[in-house]
Parts: sequence; structure tokens; C-alpha cells
Amino acid sequence: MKLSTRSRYGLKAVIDLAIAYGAGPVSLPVLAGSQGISEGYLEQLLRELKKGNVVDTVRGAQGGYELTCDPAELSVQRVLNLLEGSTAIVDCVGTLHHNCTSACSCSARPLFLKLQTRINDVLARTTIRELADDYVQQKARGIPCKNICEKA
Amino acid sequence: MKLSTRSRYGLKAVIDLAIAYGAGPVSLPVLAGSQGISEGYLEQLLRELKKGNVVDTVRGAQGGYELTCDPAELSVQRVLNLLEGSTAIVDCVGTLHHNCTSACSCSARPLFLKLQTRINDVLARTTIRELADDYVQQKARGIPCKNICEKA
DNA sequence: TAAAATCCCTAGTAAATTAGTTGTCTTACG
DNA sequence: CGTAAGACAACTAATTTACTAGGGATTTTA
Repeated sequence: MKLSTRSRYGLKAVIDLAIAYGAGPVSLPVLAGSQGISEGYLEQLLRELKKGNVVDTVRGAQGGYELTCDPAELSVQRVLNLLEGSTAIVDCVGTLHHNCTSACSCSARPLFLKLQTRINDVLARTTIRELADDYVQQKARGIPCKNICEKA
Repeated sequence: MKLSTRSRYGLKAVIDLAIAYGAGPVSLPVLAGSQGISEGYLEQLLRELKKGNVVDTVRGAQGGYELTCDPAELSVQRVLNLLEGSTAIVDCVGTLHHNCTSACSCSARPLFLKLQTRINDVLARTTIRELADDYVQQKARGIPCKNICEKA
């Protein structure tokens, strides 16, 4: 059930781009530096997002990445689908072809369907803009860290 | 985001045990045969469930596995937590210790928390009894397979 | 009491996935 | 032209997943 680092890194990069939306492209070194990860790895993720038409690129000096649309119009679902390949928890409830020959007689399928519906609901309703706004506001208010960062 | 086969096999085995609840233990060969998987593999999963006190065992001939409690009192969450180790989508929203040092300044954390809440909600509210009942009824009515099993 | 049916446990392994790294090429700005 | 950027492919290392193998312990039953 874990979300891959691909998804986590990629999603955060998209949020960074949302914050910079309208202010010109952001370069890979800046995006990677913001998360402290390698440029090579993040580049792969951004390329997937470009293929999916979520980001656009500007080559050459002063170039970089930028969102193709307003963050308010961009759902988390769309982003994660590109990064993760699919957001289905089991193949037999995904939108694409599946290869479970016993889906109809599967005792756990009702659960899977219910779970998937709830997950899709959150992912489809949540926009990148919301996440970016939350983040900016949180930073502005300087909310202190309470018990969250403690290691066990 | 995928659920492992551990979870799928293990969960289905628990549903099988729920259907047989009160009628004596069910042996490993029967449980494994029901899903067409190897006994050795399923045994590992059942052992985890035993450790977690979800199933009990009876050794020797006519022995097998049985649920320790009424399926109506058994949540899917408890079962999956044992099989999957944790049902957290990212470590920083799990109940156990996590090692993300920047959880407090993480731009995607609000999403993760919301998602996890919805997932936990479904998992905690859904009982094994419900799944078993659904399954038994579906079988009894002989609902035909509509478009679900077609391969793409 | 011996044989058969069960669960118990550890260790190993093969395949797949994840998480990267490296290096070369292309494009554009100044 | 030189430098700052992205584009792309290929390779690798580490981890996780999904098993398999095989012997041991316990209980029933003939």
C-alpha cells in the first residue's frame, strides 16, 4: 500500500511548480535542490509529467519546467497516475485492462471497489492549488512542529 | 499503491474461515486449494495471522485453522495490518515510528493525511463478516459475470 | 503403537520493482 | 562560441515480493 518515492518526489516538485506558477520556468537544479535529491532522478519523473502534458519545458539558459495549466485545474489524481502508472490498489479495479480471471467470484472484490472509490474521490477532488496554498500558509504562519518529527 | 498478494491471499483465506466459522477448523490444503496457491506460501501468511491472534490452530489429523473471534467483530483493518505490516501509505502518517525529518514542512503531507484517514475509515468499518456475507449471497444468486472478466 | 494428517519453523532463492547513477546529446541564450 | 539548461538511454544496486524446500513437532486414528 505504500506510495513510491517517485510519487512523493514528483508530487512535491509539482507543488513547487505550482507555487512558482506564472513566474517563469524553474530549473531542475532548483527543483531537485528543494528536496535534496539528485537531478538525474527527478528529471526522469519530470519527463513522465511532460509526456502526460502536466508540465512544459523551456530549454537553454534561464529555462526549466513550468505547469501547463493553472494549479487549480490540476488534480492530484492526474499527477499520481502519471508518476505511479496507475492509482489502482489492485489491477482488477483499475480502469485499464486487468488479468484476473476470477474477479466475478472474488470474495474481497467488494472491499477493493469500495476502497478504490474512496481513494479516487480524494485524489480527484484535491487540486495541486490546494496543497500549494496550504503549504504557503503554513510556512507564513510558522506553525511549530509538535511531536511530528520526533523519532520513536 | 498496490496491495500485495500477501494481503489478497491472506484476506481471502480469512473470508473462507469466516464462512466456515463455528464449523470446526479448516485445513491448509483446503484453504490453499480454494485459491489455487501453494500451501507453503499461504502457511506463512496464516502464521502471521496467528501471531496477531486473528486465527487459531488445531494440530494433528482433522486439525486446521479457525478464526479466534466472530467475523462480525473482525475488521479488515486488523487483518491487513498483520499481512501488510502496516496500512500506512507513507511512513510519516502511520501510527508507528517514522523517520521523515521534514514531516512538518512537507508540502504533500495534508494530502497524505486526508487520504490515510479515508482509507482507515473504510478498513476499520468493514468487517470480515460483511465480506463473507456478500460473497455467500452473490454465489447463491448466481450473479452472472458482466464484462468484468473480459480481458482487454 | 505406528502411520498419517496436520501445523511449525527456518532458510534459501528467483523475479520484479524501486531507486537511483552515468554519460552523451540537443537546444537556446548572451 | 561557450555555457546553461533540458532530452534521452542505458546501466546498476538495493530492496521487496513471491515464492520453494525441507525437516520438525504434535495429534488423531487405524
